[in-house]
Amino acid sequence: MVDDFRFHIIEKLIDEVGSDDIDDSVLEVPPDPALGDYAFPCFILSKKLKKSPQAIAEWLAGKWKPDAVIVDVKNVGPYLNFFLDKSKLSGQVLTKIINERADYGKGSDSRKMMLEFPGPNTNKPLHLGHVRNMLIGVAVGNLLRFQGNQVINTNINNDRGIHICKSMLAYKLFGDGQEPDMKPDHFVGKWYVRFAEEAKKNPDLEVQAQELLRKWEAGDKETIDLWKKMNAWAFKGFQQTYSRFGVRFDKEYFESQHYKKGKKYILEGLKAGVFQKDDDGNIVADLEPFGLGKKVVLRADGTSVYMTQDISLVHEKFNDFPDLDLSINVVATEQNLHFQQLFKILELLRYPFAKKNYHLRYGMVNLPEGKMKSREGTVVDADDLVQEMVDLAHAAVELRHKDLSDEESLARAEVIGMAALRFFILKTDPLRDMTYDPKASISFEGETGPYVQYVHARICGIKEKSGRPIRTDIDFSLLKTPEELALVKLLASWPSVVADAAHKYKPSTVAHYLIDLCQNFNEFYHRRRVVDEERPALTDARLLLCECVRQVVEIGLGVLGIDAPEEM
RNA sequence: GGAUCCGUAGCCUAGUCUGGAUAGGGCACUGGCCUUCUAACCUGCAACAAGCAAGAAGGAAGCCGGGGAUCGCGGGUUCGAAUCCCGUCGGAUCCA
Repeated sequence: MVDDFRFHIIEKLIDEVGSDDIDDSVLEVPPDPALGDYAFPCFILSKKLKKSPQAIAEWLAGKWKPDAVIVDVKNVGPYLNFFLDKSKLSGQVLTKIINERADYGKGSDSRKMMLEFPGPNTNKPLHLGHVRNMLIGVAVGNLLRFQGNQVINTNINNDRGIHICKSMLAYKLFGDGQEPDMKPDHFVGKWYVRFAEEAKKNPDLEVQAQELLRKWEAGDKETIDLWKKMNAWAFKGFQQTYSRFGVRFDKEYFESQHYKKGKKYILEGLKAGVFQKDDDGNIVADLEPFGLGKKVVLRADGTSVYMTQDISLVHEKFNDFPDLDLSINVVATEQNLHFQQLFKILELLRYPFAKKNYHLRYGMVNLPEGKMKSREGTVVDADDLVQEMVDLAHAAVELRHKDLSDEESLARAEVIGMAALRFFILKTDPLRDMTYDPKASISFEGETGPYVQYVHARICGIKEKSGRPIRTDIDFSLLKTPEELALVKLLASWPSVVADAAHKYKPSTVAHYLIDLCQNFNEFYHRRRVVDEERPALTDARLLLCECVRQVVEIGLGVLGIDAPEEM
C-alpha cells in the first residue's frame, strides 16, 4: 500500500523476532478492512519458536505498543493485524496525488525499448486480429513509457510476396485501371477476394501470380509500378485506421527493402558452423538439442524464408538504434515457435543483441461461430467494427441528449464507442484466447469503458456543481467512512498496480483496477453526499477525494489509450 | 507423435509468477432503490405534519440484496494449495 507504513511495521517486527524470517513481502492485506489494514501471518515463525501461530500472534500483540502511525494491533487467530492512523494515511496519499497530478504512479525506469506492431500485409485491410494487436501495442507502449522508459514504435510492413501479387493480378486482369471508389485499402482487398473467386474457376491464375512474383523480383518496371500504386492505396487506407486507433510509428520497416539482406547472415552462420546444409541443399539450423526442431533458414535455391528476413530485420533494428535495451514484437501466439527459434538462432550466432528480444504474444480472437477465415468471408473488418461501435454509442448519446449539436454528439460517440471497444479487448489477459461476441462488446453497462468514463464525467459534474475550488488544506480525519477509506487505499495502490502491469506487459491489470476503483467510487457516491452546504469542511475533504479518484481514472484510462470525457 | 498456452457458477473473467483468513468482479436471472399515472372507498402503520402500504406503465452509461463454484480430474509437497510438483482428461495453437 504505502511503503512508509509498511517499513514502519517491518522494522518493528524485526526488532521483536530478528531479521531471519522477515522481509518486505511478509505483510498481507486482510480480506476485510474491519480486520485491519495490514496483517502478519505468524505461521512462518511457528517452527522456529516452537509455538502455535495463534500463541505467537497473541504474544506479539501483547508486546506491541501503539504509536503515532500504527494506532492498534490485534491478534485474530494466527494473524497479527495492524490498524493505521487513517487520517495520516489519507493525508499522505491524497496530498501525493494532488501534488504529482498526471505523474502519480510514474516509474523511474530508463530503458530504451522498441515495440513492433501490427505488421500488416498490404493486400487486404486490417481485421479484428490487428485490432487486438494495435490496442495491446498502444497500451503496452503507454505502460512502458509511464514507467519512465523511452519507447520507439515500429511497424513491419509485409509488402511483398505471393499474396500481394494475387491482388495485383486480379486488378490487372479485371480492374480496368479504375481508381478506388472506397477506402483504398478496402479497394485493394476487394481484388484479393476477387482473385480467390476467379482462381477457383481458373487454376491457371495461381501460375500467373507466381509469374508476376518472378517479374516483381526481376524488377520489371510495369509490375513494380503497379505494386507501388496498389501499396500506396493500402498504406493510405491503413493510415486512416491507425490514426483512428491513435497509432503512430517512429520508424517503419518494409519487407521489400530487407528481404534479400538476410542471406549474408545465413552464409556467415554456415561458415561458423552454426548452420548446416541438408540433403536437399537447404541451409538449416539444428535446434533439436533445445527441443525446437530443425529449421530451414535459407532455401536451396538461395531464396529467403521468413526466418531469413527476420534475422535481417533484427539486424536493421539494432543498427538503427544501437543503444536499444529491448526489442518487443507484438505478434499473435501462433508464432510462438517461430520466435523461440529466431531468438535461439540469434543466440547461437552470438549476436550481442540476442537476448534483447521479446515476443509479446497474445491469444487469438475468435468469433462465436469459430475461427475467422478470410476465405469464408467471416473476417471482421477493423474499420467496420469501429464504425459499428461508434454508431451504437451515437445512438446512446442521442437518446440521452436531445439538444446536442450533431458535431458534439458525433464527437462524444467517437470517444465513447472507441472506449467501449478498447476496454472490451484490453480487459482480457492478452495471453488468453478470446471470443469476440458483438452483443457483449456493445454493452455500455458492467465492466466497460463507458462505465469508467462515466465515473470521470460524474466527478467532473460534482466539481462543477459544487462551485468550489479543490482545497488541499483539508481535515483528513473527516474521511472516515468505510467507503472513503476503501477509495484511499485503492488510490494508494495505483503505483504498484501500474508497475506490475508494465512489468508483465498486461494492460488488463489496469483495466481491472479501474473497474474496481469505479465500483468503489459509485458505492461511495450513492451512500455519501459529497456537496453539503451545511458542512463545508466535509465537502472540501470529499471534493479532494473525488478529485484524486478522477485524476487516477484519467491516468489509467490514458494508459489504455482511452479518453476521459468531462461530459458524456 | 512433439512443443507452447488454456481449463475458476449457465456464460465471460480476476487471482496462479511471489501458497495463507468467507475464491473477487461482470453478463444473464431475480427482489428492491427512482419517476409518473390509476385508486384515494375500506383497512392497517404513522399521526404535529409530510407520508407509507395496492395496481399499472416507464426510466437508469448509477446503487443495494438474492440464488448460482467438486477452482477439469487424481495424487504429492506443506501447519495451510485455485496457486508449487507429478500424472491424467479436455480445448486452442504451432511443428512433424
